[in-house]
Amino acid sequence: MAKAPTAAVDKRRQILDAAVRVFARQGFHSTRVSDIADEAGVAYGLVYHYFKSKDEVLNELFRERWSLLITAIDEADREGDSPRAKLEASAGFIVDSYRHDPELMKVIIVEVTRAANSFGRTHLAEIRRAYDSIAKIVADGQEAGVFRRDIDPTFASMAFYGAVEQLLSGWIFEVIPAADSDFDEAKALLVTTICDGLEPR
Amino acid sequence: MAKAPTAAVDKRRQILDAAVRVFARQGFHSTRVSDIADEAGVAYGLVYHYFKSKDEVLNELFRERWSLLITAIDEADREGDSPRAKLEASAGFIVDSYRHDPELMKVIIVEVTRAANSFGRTHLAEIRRAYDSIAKIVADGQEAGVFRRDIDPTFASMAFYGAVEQLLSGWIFEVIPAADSDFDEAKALLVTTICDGLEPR
DNA sequence: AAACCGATTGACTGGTCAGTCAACCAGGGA
DNA sequence: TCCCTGGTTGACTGACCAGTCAATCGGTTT
Repeated sequence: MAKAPTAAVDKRRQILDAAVRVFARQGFHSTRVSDIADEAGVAYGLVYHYFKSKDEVLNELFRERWSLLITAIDEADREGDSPRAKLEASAGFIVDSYRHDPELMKVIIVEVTRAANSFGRTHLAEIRRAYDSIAKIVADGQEAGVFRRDIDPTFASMAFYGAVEQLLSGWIFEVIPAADSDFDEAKALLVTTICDGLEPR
Repeated sequence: MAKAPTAAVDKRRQILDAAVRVFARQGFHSTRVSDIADEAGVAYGLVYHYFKSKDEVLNELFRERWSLLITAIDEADREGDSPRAKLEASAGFIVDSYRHDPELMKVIIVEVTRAANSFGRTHLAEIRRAYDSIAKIVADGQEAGVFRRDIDPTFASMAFYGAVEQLLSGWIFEVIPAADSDFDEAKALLVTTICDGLEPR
């Protein structure tokens, strides 16, 4: 009784971690459940002991990570000094998530966030939560007179989030370099671009 | 001989147009080749008379549209007055493409541009062409002293394109309103945001 | 009218997998 | 010692579907 639950949790985790690797490598659609089991070093059937279906494995991965993201943005909102700092903290969290675990972020973005026909629709409400939190930061900034008022906050949040995600996509696709310095630079440039704009002041 | 080729072309077109509708409705992965044939009102086998595979149907749709996009951006670059106007024309073309044929743009974005594990990889080179053209507009703007020089053009182009695509995604997902006025507003706000920034001048 | 040929049809096949299930194993309690 | 329970195994099945192909159709040429 003292070790059984631990072992169970370990196997479940083992399966989730293996799934990240395989999904990242082959994509969700072309990974077989047997690929996950093999990668995790467990029997095929065990995947179904812990998860209702192959979909449910991805759902779980998404939920785990996305809830952290939502929390981080809300925290940035609560604790940031300026709207600009709040945006920087939010973008920073996402960039750092990628830096820390690129495979997981790749899976989440490619298979969920950007998959409008499948998992994207399933998790639409949770994804919107993130947009909404960013929109709130912008709206508060406008109220405080720090941001111009002629740009709709929802629109601004989409543009900002879109820019962030496109950067990650660039790293994922390997069309832009992804060294440590690039990540730090990206965080700064993202906020500079959105807050200050391309034209000189 | 006078009508046969025309009829052939018509059937081919009929199949492509039907595919757009079905892909947009159900997504590429959950549409059966028989769905396309049914929607087009032709026999199953005829799809394979005109296309090597189901993939090839989507490839063709993408190529047709994306080449127009590349052309439009390059033309905007050649004929635009200011870098800002060039960016506005580029974003405008994409937004108008969506306004004119939302189903086709949905398919292209969801199934190709954002599908890093499947068609996105296949068409990576063509997709990059678009990024590169935008990056060139930014770089020229910097050279002319109209854009600040401390933001990497490649980075700026990713942010800009990401913002555009995220907007389209918002319309596709129906998380933001998509009336005619919204499209026009979006074009203007996109450029304002990227060029002027969120902070007041 | 007969041969020809490309367009068109749709039944069929081969291969692929997600999910099921009956059996097995380990270790804790009676 | 012998159940009992819950984790663990992997062979198996039923459904699904992309792509094939032999047959048919309709118009053109000789």
